[in-house]
Amino acid sequence: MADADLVRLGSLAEVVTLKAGAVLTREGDVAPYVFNITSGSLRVYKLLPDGRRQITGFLFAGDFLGLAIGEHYVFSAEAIEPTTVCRFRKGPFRALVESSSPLEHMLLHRTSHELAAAQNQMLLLGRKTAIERLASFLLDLPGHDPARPTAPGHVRLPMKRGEIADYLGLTIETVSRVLTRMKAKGIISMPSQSDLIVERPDLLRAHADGEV
Amino acid sequence: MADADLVRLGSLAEVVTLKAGAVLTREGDVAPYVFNITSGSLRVYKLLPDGRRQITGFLFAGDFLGLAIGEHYVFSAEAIEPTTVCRFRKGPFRALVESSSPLEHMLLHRTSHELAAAQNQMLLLGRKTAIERLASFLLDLPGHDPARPTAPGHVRLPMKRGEIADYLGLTIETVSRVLTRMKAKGIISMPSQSDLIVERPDLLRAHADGEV
DNA sequence: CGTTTAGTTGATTTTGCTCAACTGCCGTGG
DNA sequence: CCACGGCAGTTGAGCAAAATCAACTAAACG
Repeated sequence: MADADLVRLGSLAEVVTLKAGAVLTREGDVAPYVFNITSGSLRVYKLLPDGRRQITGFLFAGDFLGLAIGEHYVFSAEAIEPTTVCRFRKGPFRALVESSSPLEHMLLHRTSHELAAAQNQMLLLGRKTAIERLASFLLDLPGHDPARPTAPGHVRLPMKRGEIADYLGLTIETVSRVLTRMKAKGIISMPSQSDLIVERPDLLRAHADGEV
Repeated sequence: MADADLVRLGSLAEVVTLKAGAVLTREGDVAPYVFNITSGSLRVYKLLPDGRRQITGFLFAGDFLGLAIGEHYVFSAEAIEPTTVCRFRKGPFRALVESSSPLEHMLLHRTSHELAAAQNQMLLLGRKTAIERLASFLLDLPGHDPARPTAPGHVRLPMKRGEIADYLGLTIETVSRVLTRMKAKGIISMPSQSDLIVERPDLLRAHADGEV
């Protein structure tokens, strides 16, 4: 992306600061903004009327949100931890994108990647068992989290069990039981409830890939 | 998209004809081509080593395939019925896209839509019951199929039960049982195994939205 | 027609869910 | 400093939805 584009993007931006748990967008609301995350992390999810929740993704610094065309947001988004985002009015943002090929190119590139990730998640949700889902999750997580710890094999779990469950299409109890089973098998260890060490990456990988 | 772009696109294209069941791409193969479907329909899917299959989408005339960046295909694709596609070498195609803002804009627009659809499918796979999945499927299908019948309430099922099952994260037997249950409730009727009439769109919609 | 393949139906099993109790971890305040 | 309360997480028992296994029936096709 050219520097001139960044400057023009910057002139459109407003910075928004979010406390942990703050709601950024609600599914069905009119959608005047596009967001870019500056720091922290968000959960993006959809709800059914009875409260069942599917988290479609976790977003971290650098990620965009709300690019999809349409008058209304088709998802809700909340801050997981204290988070800052840049907010752009949709009209001027879109005008800028159309006038800037490199910017549009970057968005296409990112959106394609997100789509590929979404297809992996469909395989996970549609066809993998509980342990396979957890294994896939634990392997993918560090790759997305820019605040990942440096120690190899160390995975930070910034989200609660309920969020992991709603991301993987499971219940809290199943997530807990599967983690316990993985500990018993020596695949992982957990120094604390939000810090996890992969002891046997080979076994974790085998589970994630559904190898029997 | 400007006419000049279409002409330049056309000069890059090779037409490929596929018999029903023919394989267009195989997950993991090197990916030299981007495709655009001219007629017919494709199933796009991912496999686990033991044969479990998740169909991530059905594609129809006009749809693009293989846009995702990367050396290798990350999905397999097969023709459901006799199908023709336009094939573009990736290098020249990408060069053209970068030089044509309207073309890139269209691709971003389409990819964003596909991503939104993928997120709906995650909600379906992660949180909906079997009958809710079928209801959602029956409501969405006509919107995607350009060869849809004109009669309102009439849904063409060009794919087999096994494909519906692998798209919805269910088994063939469950799909069959749920359709039977829907018939018993008077929500649908089926003049033939591949033609379905929605008798109670209201009830179907209520089920699809997970209303209790 | 007879054969093959797709689809349906039934009996049984399994995986993960539900409901419920219990444990550990903090934070607050007496 | 410890007692209490609240929340997150774990564990257990029983249950239910969908999977599996197994006939059986209906279309499709030569």
